[in-house]
Formats: sequence, C-alpha cells, structure tokens
Amino acid sequence: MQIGYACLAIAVPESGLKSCTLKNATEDQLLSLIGHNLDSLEKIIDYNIRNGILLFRISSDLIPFGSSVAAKLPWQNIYAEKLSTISNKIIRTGMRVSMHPGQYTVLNSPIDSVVERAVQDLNYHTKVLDCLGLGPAHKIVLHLGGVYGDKNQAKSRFISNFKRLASSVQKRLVLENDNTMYHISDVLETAATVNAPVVYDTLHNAVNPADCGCADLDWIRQCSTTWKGSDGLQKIHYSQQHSIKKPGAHSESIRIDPFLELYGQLEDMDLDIMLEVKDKNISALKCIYCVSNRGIRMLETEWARYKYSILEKSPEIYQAIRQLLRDKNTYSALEMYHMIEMASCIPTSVGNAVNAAQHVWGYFKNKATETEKRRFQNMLQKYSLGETSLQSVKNTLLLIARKYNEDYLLNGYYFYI
DNA sequence: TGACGTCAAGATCCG
DNA sequence: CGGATCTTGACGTCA
Repeated sequence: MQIGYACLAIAVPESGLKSCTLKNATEDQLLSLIGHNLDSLEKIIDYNIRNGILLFRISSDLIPFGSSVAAKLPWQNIYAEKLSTISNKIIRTGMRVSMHPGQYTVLNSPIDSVVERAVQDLNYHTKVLDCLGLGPAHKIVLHLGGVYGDKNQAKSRFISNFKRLASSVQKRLVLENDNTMYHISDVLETAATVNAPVVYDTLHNAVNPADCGCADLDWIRQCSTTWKGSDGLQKIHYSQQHSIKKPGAHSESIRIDPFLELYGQLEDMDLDIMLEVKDKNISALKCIYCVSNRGIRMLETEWARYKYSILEKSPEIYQAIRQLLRDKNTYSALEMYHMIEMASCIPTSVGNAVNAAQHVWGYFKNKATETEKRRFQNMLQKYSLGETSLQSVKNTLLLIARKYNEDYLLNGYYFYI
C-alpha cells in the first residue's frame, strides 16, 4: 500500500515545469524546455525517495505539446541518458508512477479529429512511460469522455475506439469515474467489455453517484476485481470537497480524520491511494505519517517545514507541538497533525504574522545588505499598516532566502501556505 | 458564447 | 526597473 500525490511538489526547489505558448514552440525552445522539465522531474523523484513517497503522478506537461509539435522531436534520444537516470531511480526504489490526461482528451467524441488527437495524446503518455522503461503496472488514467445526448452510443463509441488503440497503450489504460458524466457504475460496465481496470474516485462519486446506496468501500471492493496480475495493485483516487468552492473542487489540504476513517476500512485490502489535493506532497506526507510510523526523525523534519507557518497562526500551538515532539517515547504524528489543522483554521493576525516574519528574517540579519534590510523593514512596516499583503512580505523574504541559499527555509512551507 | 479546471506564460499596471 | 496583479493560452463539452 502506498500513498502518493499528483504532478508537482511544493517547497521542492527547482522542481517546477516550464511551458510556452504554441506560437513560441520552436524546436529549440521545446527541446530546451524538455531538458529543464526532465531535470525538474528528477528533483521531484529524488525528493519522493528521500521522503518515502513511492506513488507519484507525472504531469502531462512534462513534454510541452508532447502529443503534437514535440511528438516529431527525438527528445527520447537527445535525453536518453537523463531518462535512464530517472528510470533507474524509479525502478530501484520500487516507486510506482502514473499519468492522467485531463478532461480534454476525449476518446469517444463523434468528431474524428478530436478522436485522432486523443489517440495521439494517449500515444504520447505511453511513450513517456515506455521511455522510462516502466512496465504496465505504471498506469495512464482516462475518463470515458462526453455523452452527446446518447450515453449508450457514446459508451460503445468509446469501446470501439479503445479497441483500435495500440496494445502498448491499452495495457496501460485504467478508467475512472468522473464528476459529471460517467459514474462508477457506468465505468465498471464499460471497462468490463474492454478488460480495463477501474480507478474509483471518492469525490467524483460523492458529486456524481451511481444511483444506489453503495458506500465507498462497496465500490472499492467491486473495482478490486478489475485489477489483474500485470496491472499491479489496485489504485483509488482520494480527495475531499473544498470548503467553499463548488461541488467537486479539491480541498486545500486533506483533513486527516475523514481520511483515516476510510483508511481504517481498508485494512484487509492492499491498494494504492492517489491523493488529489492542492497542497500535494504536504498532505501526502501527512497521510503517510499518520498511517505508518516512520520514526521521530522524519516527523521532526516535517515539523521543521511547518514551523513558521504555525508560528504565524498561533505561538501557543507552535509551543505545544514542540512540547509534543520533545518526548521521544510518546510522540504522535496524529496529534501533531491535529494541532497543525487546528492552527491552520485560525485567521492570521497581523501581530503573529509580523512575529513569524521577524523569526524568518533572523536567518539573514547578519548577512543581508543594507538595501535588503531596508526593503524588508519597509515591506513589514507597510504590511503592519495594511498597505500591502502578507504574501508580498513573504516574497521579499523568499528572494533573499534564494540569494543566500538558505535551504532550511526554502524546503519549508512558510512561503507557500 | 461563456463556463469549466489547471498552471505557467504573457501583459499590464504601479511605485 | 522590479514586483504585484490581471489576463491569456491550450484543450473539448455542455448549457
């Protein structure tokens, strides 16, 4: 059983993906972006390994315009060495990766050109995983597509188009229930006819339920039978509803108690859980540390990343967590995260925010230039007077942290949450 | 025709 | 000029 996250990692320096607009997508530009993005991918994989995260979704944006303009470029040869390095890291650690074309890859469209582009897109995703030397347990997750006024016809068009895909593509595909069109019952039925495994998405089912009283666990059990030997472990997608955004929108962070409630029901099953959440790796580590004891040192490292974000919310909770981790025999990841969640609910007061910013500034006060000192003090003053945002203060500190390579701060969450 | 979702690029505004 | 804050882009479907 592994818990993972999708596409990008927060507070992992130099791990961002670059892109460009179609009109700037020259060969040189694309190849340079691809090189940069592969470097970023390697940094994310390294981060995952260091932190014991062995489930990860590779972003479709890895190769900009990978299914169209860049499909004609020999990036797999030019970057063969880099791909092989990444491949070795994934395989050596037993990491499982996946990819997930978005809502605009529609295999069952009645429009030929749309289907053709979907095929190209699935070929592209397959090529990435193939180039990394990864077997068919490293999946590509796909939705069924549109309905076009006749769901049965749309389903059969999906099936016939699926059967025309290259077998290398078919072997990797898994089908997922979606937000609006195809609920889990639809997907199970269609997947059965093409022998594809099914990914059950909890939030999609909450928003677009199959009309029966089945609970998450029932659907997860039903989906488990669709996963055969070479497919690897069953996978599910887990996410929670955003507190104010519209139904189906992912939450900022995973609340640990509801997660553990489902997790507790899965104890006799072995499956991989992909989290879909705004704070990505941060919530993945939260869930991992709460279901398995990875030792006090890992937890302390994680606490260190949260420190100033919590100090900014509540000096009291900050002290309480320090106290909690002081006792190496009775420490509890769950308790720590309960306190972190409590703190994150508190609205930020100007006084606490200024206090936290000054703590962060403490890293530089002996080495910063006069200009930097003045810039920070001005910024903080303006924030105190309500003339600028807290994020501006943080951005100022972030630039200084980058300049002085203050890794401890750059690996923490203060600048990002 | 706009909304949907996503994230970075690109454009523009401001001191 | 640099940084903050919009707007656009790229994709297809549906109301």
